[in-house]
Amino acid sequence: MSEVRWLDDREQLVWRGFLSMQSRLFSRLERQLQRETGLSGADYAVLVSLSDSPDGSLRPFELGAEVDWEKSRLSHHLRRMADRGLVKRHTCDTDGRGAVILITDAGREAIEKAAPYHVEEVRRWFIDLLTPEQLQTLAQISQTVIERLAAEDPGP
Amino acid sequence: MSEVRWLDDREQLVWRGFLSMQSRLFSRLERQLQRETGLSGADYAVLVSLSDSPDGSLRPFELGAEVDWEKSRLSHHLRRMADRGLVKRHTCDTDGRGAVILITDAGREAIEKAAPYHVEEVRRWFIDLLTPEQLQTLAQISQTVIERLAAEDPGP
DNA sequence: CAAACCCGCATGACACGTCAACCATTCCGC
DNA sequence: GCGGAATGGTTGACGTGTCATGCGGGTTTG
Repeated sequence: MSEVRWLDDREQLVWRGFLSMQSRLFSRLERQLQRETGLSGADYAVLVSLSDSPDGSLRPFELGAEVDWEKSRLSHHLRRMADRGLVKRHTCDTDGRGAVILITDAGREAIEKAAPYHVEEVRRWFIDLLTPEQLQTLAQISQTVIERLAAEDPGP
Repeated sequence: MSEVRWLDDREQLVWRGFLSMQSRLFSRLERQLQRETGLSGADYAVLVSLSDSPDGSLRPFELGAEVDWEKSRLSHHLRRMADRGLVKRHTCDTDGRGAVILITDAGREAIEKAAPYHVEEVRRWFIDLLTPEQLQTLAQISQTVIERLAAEDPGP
């Protein structure tokens, strides 16, 4: 076993700062979204995906691919959203195992009310604070990290 | 009410990429840390703060300031960590309301075993993938966002 | 066409985080 | 000093996320 390569001061600063920024930013956005619209970030992501779909419906595994959640998380969350009347489940005609998730009118109304508000918040606390160069760099960073994670993600 | 300033394509790309990177990265780190060391990221943060302290003990409100958690979250989490034998609670001599949290030998052992492993993972999936310029920019971004959040944080 | 395997999804148990309410102590103004 | 506010911390209820497991419908292979 080789020697541990601890983070040097500069790296620590970056990593801790990033951790702190990330946790504060998302807890802020999450809390405000919840308070003002009654939707969680998770609800929001699901409803965006569904309403982007032509007929407002998706198979759970398609939805899962878009939001990148574990299937059990998705299953639990969809049940709760169905209980709240934001989505509806149907059985799938073409696949006896599967289900189809359909956005309801209430779901559409919720996301259409929430979206403008949420975009404002994202601008206010993040996007509008950064220069085009910073945004560009952040996009590169994100892509690099995502590719690395995807590359060496052989699953369990 | 003014017109909504939706995100343009470039901004969408940045924001969605950042969201995706952030969620994938932390879920990866969290899961691996948990599997390999039995500690959650929350455990890790608490134990780092405690073991950084000269006498291995802190008041909960000091700990709360370091990890930036709500007090109820901290209270719940410290109870669970105490149940697992990672920390110990004492009553505070100098303040009848307060408590003192002390890291146990088991807690020290846990964090000392986890730290090298976790640092390797942070390097592997993040730090080592980025150029010094990218790290520099990310630090700037983090600081900008944190300052903005702190500035206009009127509390409840 | 049957056995074996895989896929899509649900479920139960449990850890976690938030909210709202609460209790006890200490601090502060008068 | 005393009444009230502020501080330090806990608790219970509830929504959420993960892990392990299960289950029935599909698909493939002999």
